Amino acid sequence: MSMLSPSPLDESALFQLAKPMAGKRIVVAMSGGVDSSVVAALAARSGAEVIGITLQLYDHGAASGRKGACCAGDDIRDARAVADRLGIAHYVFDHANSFREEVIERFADEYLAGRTPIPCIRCNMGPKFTDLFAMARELGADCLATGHYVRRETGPAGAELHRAVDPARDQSYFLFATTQAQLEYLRFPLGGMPKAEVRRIAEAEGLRVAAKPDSQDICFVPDGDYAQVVRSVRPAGAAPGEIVHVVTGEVLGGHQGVIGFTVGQRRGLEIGGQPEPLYVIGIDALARRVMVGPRHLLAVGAAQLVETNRIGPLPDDALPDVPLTAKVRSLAKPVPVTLDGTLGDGSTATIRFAAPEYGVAPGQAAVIYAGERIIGGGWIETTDAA
RNA sequence: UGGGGCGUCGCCAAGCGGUAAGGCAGCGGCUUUUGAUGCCGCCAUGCGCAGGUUCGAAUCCUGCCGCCCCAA
Repeated sequence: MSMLSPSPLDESALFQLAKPMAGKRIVVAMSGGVDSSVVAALAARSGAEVIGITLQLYDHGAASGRKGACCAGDDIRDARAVADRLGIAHYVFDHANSFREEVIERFADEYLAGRTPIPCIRCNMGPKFTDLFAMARELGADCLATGHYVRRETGPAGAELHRAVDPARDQSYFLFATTQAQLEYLRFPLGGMPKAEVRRIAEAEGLRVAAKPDSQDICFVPDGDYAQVVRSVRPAGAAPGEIVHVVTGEVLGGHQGVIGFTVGQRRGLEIGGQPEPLYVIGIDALARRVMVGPRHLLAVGAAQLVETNRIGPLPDDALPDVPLTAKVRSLAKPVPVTLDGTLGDGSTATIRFAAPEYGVAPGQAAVIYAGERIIGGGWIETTDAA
């Protein structure tokens, strides 16, 4: 503990806990990366009792050599070292089995069904929040803190979720399924600071992970070859099929498994001799057929969402000055939409795009914002051509 | 063994005597807690093969090879 280091940060406010912090107990989800390590450091500095928890989510062997991944091998050691450095308790729980079932196998099954899954959100929904949440509760913690770049604000109707201050770091897309109850208990101390600041704190605290590369890609995919992972879990994914022009019906080529494609994809089709680029327009998993066509056929006017979740109240219809926007892909820009149906409680809903949206893939999440606030979202089930 | 046409980068395709467009595909990079999109860059010392004409040919001539079409 560095009692001399002057702190410009108010940890009480950072963790949104009433003073004094001395009697509080904070559980920090520690992945072994810089971000959650800094959260642990900030928590420790606050004077509260801090317990770090790391979930082992998959086998070491399967991910050996993987840098910047989450919660395997080196990452667990890093988390432990940080906890030791900070003088906080640290527990590691083996959740490889549930992770394999809830995240990895589900990931593979979605691909086999011709969809494009987002394992990170399923992981957040399951192991990360549900499991950790329960553990933190059992430990009598006042809150569960994570290193996500997203802001939790307290609104008139309870906790709200807002985009991170640093738009380049914003991770709200991956948290759309957070339930209201979870959000009340969660804390995201990093949502208000830029990454550089986080690294600076890590350095100041002497954390070994200060210069650790940012994680990226899917944590359980060793070398970026996600298709290999799918095949190893579900060999049927390697069933070959045809690539067909969606308009002419002409067979333009073949493929080695429907799992290698996502709607909107352009590269990797290996179809030459065309006057213009071809994109994946749709995937017929049963027929193992990949339908391709020119870009304009990708235009989508509406998308049907399932398993929707709502966080906080819907914006007041009487105040249309806060138009709804939706992100249909983690790297996509939020675009104006209107919402039909009920958002939340797992119901279905439809979003209509003000302008045609491209590359809307079933299986991806549609996350809905009212300005900076994320009001929820759902999983894209089907789409309507624009 | 008649007549006609064609052979230029993996695919499509310009060029028609002056020293190889472009598109598609592919590769590399940027961006990024889902391999989408997008953007940037690279990608034929050689034009079926062999000769010849010419200062100079993918472009003209000759022969050969290979395709395609027409033909009772």
